[in-house]
Amino acid sequence: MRGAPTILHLDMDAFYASVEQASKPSLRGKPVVVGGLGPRGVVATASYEARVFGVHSAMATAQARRLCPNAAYLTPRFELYQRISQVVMGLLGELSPLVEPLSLDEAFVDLEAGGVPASGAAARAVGERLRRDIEAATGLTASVGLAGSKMFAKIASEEAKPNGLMLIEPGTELDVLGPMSVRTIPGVGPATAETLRRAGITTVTETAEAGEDELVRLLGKAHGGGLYALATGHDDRPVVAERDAKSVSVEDTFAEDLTDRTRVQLELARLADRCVARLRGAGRSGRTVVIKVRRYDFSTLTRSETLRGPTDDPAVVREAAARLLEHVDTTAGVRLLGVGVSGLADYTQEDLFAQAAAGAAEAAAAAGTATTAGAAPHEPETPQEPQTAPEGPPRWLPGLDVRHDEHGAGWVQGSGVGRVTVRFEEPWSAPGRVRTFRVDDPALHPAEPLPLVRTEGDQSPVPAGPPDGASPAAVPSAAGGGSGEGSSSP
DNA sequence: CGATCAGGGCCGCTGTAT
DNA sequence: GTGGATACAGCGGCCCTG
Repeated sequence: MRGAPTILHLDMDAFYASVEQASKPSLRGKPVVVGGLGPRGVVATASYEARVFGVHSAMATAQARRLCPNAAYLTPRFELYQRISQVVMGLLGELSPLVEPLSLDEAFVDLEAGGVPASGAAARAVGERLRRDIEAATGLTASVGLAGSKMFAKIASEEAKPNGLMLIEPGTELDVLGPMSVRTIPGVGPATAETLRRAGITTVTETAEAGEDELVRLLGKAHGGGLYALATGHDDRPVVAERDAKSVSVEDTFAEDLTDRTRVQLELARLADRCVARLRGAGRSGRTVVIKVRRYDFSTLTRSETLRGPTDDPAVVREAAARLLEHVDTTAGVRLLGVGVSGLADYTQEDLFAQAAAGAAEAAAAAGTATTAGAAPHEPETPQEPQTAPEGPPRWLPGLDVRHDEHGAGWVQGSGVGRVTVRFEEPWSAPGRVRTFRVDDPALHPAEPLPLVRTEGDQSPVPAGPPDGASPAAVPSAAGGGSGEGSSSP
């Protein structure tokens, strides 16, 4: 706990939904829901206009549609969010070398390490300037919390939302926190809150009054002890930059449960390949292979196997995954499969362990115990990218960017029965017009997202297209359409 | 000297959280 | 009508070692 509020927590407001509204002028001021659109999708982010209807993240998209049928439902454009996140994180990096990203839209910054004077006034000035800089660079609003510890900085940004800044002066923390729900404390989720509630504890003050021994008894040593420290305002966790990943995993929920065992095996192998591709992309290798199976009734299990040494060989991971699956009953249907690798080594030490494995295989051949790494020598260096996305016809998912040879840049508003509806507008244009095409219209192409903020002489990198002169509203000034309100509903 | 036992470390798995 | 990715604590089991 510091004597000055020099820990900053940044949180972008309704990040994905705000990006979509910034990209799509016709959606500004309207309810927007970003998330999985399939029958089993969940909401990633709802705009504030949608939250009024009770829509919130982690809710099933189907339920959101019932609560708010008039919202725009959009598939996430992660690459764009990532790009914008990099810009924001870059601005944070100018404040201090100590930046700890928590997700694409959230981070801690240690201002003390950045040489900001240890005063509330200085910290507040930095926070306000940061918010202005972020808005200038991305067109998006963010909220900032400032305090003498991580927990209070995070609570402050939460309270400041949306588009605000809150500073908690050291010494006054418990005045703010005491009456609040124990759920306010980061790390206290539904399960912990329920345990505490059964013991008659609901507020932070009650948590502190319960005492450390009681909390440890209820929640276990680490969790109970940690919670007691936080509830009494003690938090000395440092801001830590750049933590190395300790595992890599991929998983897929299927639109319909898989029942065919062969299909389950095939999907598992695909996931293994995708997982290894990412592992290799990061220049890492790992020792423990994990599979995850969620069955029709949502019961979930994981099975893992630790190899004798790290691997990044797709064949090895595939085979380990297949072996693990053998012990799992899938006859009643599988809704999700996942493959992960943990126990990561810093570097790919394939050669070292290929040797070890070869030696072991030799020994095992005699003993007949064909274990794990014995599989390695089978496939000498698989050619990478066995089957990436089998290039089919473009999928016109709502929210995705398109270009039309004649009408220019736009985005998919919806599709069905052989038609796709496109709204032609750009981040800096007025709300645009809607047109409908056949899904196989040769003039219609998938496109890259446009940047939200137009920089000087920016010919945004449109992938394969000639610079199109037909862009309807090439307004040179950034002027966000102030009069673009009453765009007609779909 | 062999049997036994405690403790440490690794492994496998689940639950919780963000 | 419950996504995807990751981290971590806790616990039980197993095996080695002293």
